[in-house]
Amino acid sequence: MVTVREEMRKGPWTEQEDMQLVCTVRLLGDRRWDSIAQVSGLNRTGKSCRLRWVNYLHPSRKHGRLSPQEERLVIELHARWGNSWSRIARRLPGRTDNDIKNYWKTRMRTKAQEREMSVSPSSSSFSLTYQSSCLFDTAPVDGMSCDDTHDVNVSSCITGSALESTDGLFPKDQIWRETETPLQAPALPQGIHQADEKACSSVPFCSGNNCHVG
DNA sequence: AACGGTGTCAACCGCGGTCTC
DNA sequence: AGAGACCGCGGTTGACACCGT
Repeated sequence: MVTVREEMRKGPWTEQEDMQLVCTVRLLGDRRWDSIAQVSGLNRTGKSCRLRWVNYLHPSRKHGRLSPQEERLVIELHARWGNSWSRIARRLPGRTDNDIKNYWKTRMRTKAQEREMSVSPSSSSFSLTYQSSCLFDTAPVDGMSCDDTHDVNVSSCITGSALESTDGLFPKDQIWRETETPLQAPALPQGIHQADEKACSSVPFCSGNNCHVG
């Protein structure tokens, strides 16, 4: 007798799901996503859980638009590496490849539109983005010193030598570790972590805020 | 106030690489 | 060494909010 495999849930995550996931990640760490998906009781794939965690729930995740410093860094790094979004994202603590992709897509669309309109280079936004892009094509990013950094977390404080460094020097996980606050005190949106006490009680073998592995 | 266009962000998909047994 | 499981990446899509007309 063939049992029909239950359909995995897709689409937007609910706050309850978020809390369950946060609790389970606390419990098991952010590896073995298939296990996390199973243990959490969420009817989601491990892949979906991982994506939700990385792109939204991670304590170090920065929400909101890229700062001007971050934008400049993205432009510079894209000139060097092209569409290696994750690679670029590693240089921007708290940002994900998804952020970079989204930003770049928007930027390219804007540029394309402006070009279509045959706007002269003196046009403000075109001038800003296009010129900076060209500039960074040749100029090192060293000019982005810490001096002009308002956002202390922004990677503009990364030195030119760091940028020149070999890829893999800052694996994504390391970036997270460097910037993340402890899981116990994350800065998650909508008070997810504040409420996770409740959520933990809904996760198998979690009791209140005390999660224990076997 | 209604509508259409645009921007932003979250999420999924497919694929290739890596890990584990 | 090989196979299957798992992970991570890049591309794409869709929903929603915002803004201008």
